[in-house]
Amino acid sequence: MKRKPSTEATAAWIRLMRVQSRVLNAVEQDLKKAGFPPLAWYDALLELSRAPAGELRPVELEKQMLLPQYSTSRLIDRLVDEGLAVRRECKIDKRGQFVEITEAGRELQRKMWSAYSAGIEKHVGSKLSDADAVKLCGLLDRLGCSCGEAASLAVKDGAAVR
Amino acid sequence: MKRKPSTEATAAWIRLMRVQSRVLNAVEQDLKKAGFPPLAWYDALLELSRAPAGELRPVELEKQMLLPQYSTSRLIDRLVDEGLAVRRECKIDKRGQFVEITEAGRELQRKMWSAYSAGIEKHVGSKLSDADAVKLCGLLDRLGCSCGEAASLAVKDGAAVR
DNA sequence: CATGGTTAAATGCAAATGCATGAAGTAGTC
DNA sequence: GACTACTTCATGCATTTGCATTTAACCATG
Repeated sequence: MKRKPSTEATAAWIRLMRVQSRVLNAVEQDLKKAGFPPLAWYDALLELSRAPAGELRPVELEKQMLLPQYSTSRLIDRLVDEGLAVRRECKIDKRGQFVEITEAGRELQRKMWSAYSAGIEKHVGSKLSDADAVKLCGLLDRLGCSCGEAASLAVKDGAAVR
Repeated sequence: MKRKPSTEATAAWIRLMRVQSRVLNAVEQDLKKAGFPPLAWYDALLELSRAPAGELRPVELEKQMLLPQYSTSRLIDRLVDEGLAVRRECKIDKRGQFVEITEAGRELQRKMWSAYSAGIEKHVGSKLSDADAVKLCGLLDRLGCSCGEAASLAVKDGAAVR
């Protein structure tokens, strides 16, 4: 129950950590240099914009984004502060609320996507053939822990990430 | 120069971000539950323990670990506070210093490795054949940005990560 | 050996994170 | 309906990060 990992597995782990960190950094830096907010904002805006009425319960957002609860709560604060989303009362469950994306939010999401997608292309797309990208996905998916929903993320016109 | 990424590339990016985050979290949690400090400490201790006389210049550590300068500086503070390393004067360059691992540091590194390796096995090794791990490495290495030194990380008896 | 440019490392301050807890509501059970 | 257990969300507080700046030392050049 406590066997050691093979050196191959260890090497894969190392690569996974280092490469992700590097690529993420690169993309985030590009985005920041272009004057945009952090990626997490984009992810949240995308999730909201995709949701049925442009609104979601914080709990749902939290699950989609794999963020801790308090983190989601504060992210929403910031979006609201910037006028990118609004909090709405939730009639059916008075504990809760809905977070609805605003027009400004949708616009920022679109603008960010053009910078973001350029980053993905630059730091991922251009280094991998489509076939290899597919292989990479396949291998990574096998590491997807107990979390059936990961594969459900259709890539429509943007990534939902982190 | 600003072409859009293929959906394959985008999907790979998403997987890379999500899977890494999940796996890292899982391993870090296991480690924390076992009462150990964060992974970054392990990485630093490992680098130090491998270095010629068990000592490195902060700059070098910084490069190995892909951390910002101030972050390394503070990490060293913490290691020193806990008696896991000591700062030594650097005769040849009075600006600088050496950081030397202590016996306590080496011991912690070894102890952490047994928990850490169990985590790698549990969250990576057990989900991938050795052959697939090798394939994964190969694909990830192609994303390794302008940074020739990444591949130089021999996997001796532990991962150096992040 | 003065002097302007560069590198090593630390640090003050603001913002972000993690953790634990609290307040308010829902839901099942008796 | 009263009680207990659980869910949703916010928040105070300590720690950690990120950023910009500072201090000190090196180094090349004239």
